[in-house]
Amino acid sequence: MSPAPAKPQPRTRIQREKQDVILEAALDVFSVHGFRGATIDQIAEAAGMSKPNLLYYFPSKEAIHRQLLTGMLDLWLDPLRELDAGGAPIPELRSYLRRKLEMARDFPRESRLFANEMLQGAPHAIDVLEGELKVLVDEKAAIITGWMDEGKINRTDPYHLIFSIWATTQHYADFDVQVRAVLGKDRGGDGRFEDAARYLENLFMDGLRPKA
Amino acid sequence: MSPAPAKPQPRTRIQREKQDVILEAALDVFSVHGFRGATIDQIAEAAGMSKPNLLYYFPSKEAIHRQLLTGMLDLWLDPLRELDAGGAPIPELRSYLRRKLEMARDFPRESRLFANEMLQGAPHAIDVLEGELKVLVDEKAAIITGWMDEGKINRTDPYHLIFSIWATTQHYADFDVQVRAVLGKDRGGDGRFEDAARYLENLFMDGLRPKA
DNA sequence: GGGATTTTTGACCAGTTGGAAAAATGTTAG
DNA sequence: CTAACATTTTTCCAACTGGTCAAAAATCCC
Repeated sequence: MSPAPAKPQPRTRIQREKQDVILEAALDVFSVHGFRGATIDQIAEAAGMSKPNLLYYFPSKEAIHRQLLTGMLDLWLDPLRELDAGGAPIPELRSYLRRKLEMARDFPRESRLFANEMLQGAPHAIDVLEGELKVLVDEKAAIITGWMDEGKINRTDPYHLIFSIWATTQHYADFDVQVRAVLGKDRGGDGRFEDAARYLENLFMDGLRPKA
Repeated sequence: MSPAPAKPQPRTRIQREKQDVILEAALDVFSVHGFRGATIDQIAEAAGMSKPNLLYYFPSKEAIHRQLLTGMLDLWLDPLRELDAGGAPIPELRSYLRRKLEMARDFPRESRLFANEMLQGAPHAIDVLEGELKVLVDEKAAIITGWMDEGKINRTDPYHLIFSIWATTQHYADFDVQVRAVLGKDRGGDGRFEDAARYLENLFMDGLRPKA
């Protein structure tokens, strides 16, 4: 009599595996072309299966995209969640910056998926932005403001501080082509992330103006 | 006998006008949905004309996109071109930052069009990136390095400095939804660009760490 | 092995897409 | 007015789109 749950979790091992393959392929395609620009055929081919076969595992293109987006928003906010009010301000912020840059390095497709969603006005994620995300940022901004009150870091706008950390780090994933093109063959290699880390740390710590 | 030029410039007044209307509409659509995600029908409707009528003024969807992209890359690089080796370093950089932020405020669609192109791996702009853009950045990076040699600004990586200015300013155009959502109704209004300007100036000048 | 179940395939469909052709409608100069 | 020209609309098309369905094939379980 148990009314087998509508369609929550995959039951067989093979289902879980195939769904992973599909999500992986979909991430490749969505992150480059965005939702509208991606086609099920493209995803199916990238996943090595036929379109109807893919649609056996996911009910629709939107369902794939939704799962990809929500599953990834969590991962995306982890570094910010770890920002600890109890830690020392400068090391905490330095560490946040570093972790965020590592995410751009290790999960560039996720970053681009998110960027695509933002460019389109966040039609599928606006609720999370105005809900969970805003709450989290409000909370962390308060922590940062506390640090400023204690004189541990220079007084400035904590929201825009967070924005600038997002912007500078994600830039290395979202605008990777441009970064590589400008740095050229010699400097555009794997070392660019270490250079970026060093530079960004300098910037956020001391800025450009020499101390008087 | 003059072999009327293939199809370079619009000749009649009305052609130029309609082409402008089309480009304007296309910018709306392409900047949100990217090249693949945009349709001629969408653009035609936004331009207030039928699809075949639109195709009377442009030979193809790609032609519209190409013209939009190249026409805009020029505008986009203007602020960097103005960076003057003869000026005082700190005011020059401050001014570059400000101009770049104004562009994000006044031309958000252009910024998103560019961002979309980058996310897709710059299929239509890679030549410009590796050519003109790289040359320009190399030149300006050399100027900045010179300023560092003179001790006028802190020594750091000039390329990543330019990247971080691009990233932080364009963020306010490309991720506008997110910025508004996080700032909320009260702070997400028109004032956000002035707040951003103030914050970014602080950041780039002095960073976060209090002077010893 | 054999029946039940899960997975895969091939054929198909209605709607959309980029674009072509051609006819119909202005517009304008003489 | 009218012929030349510019513009717009109507009609059409082949390819692609997201998605369905029934049948075939593979797998699983006893």
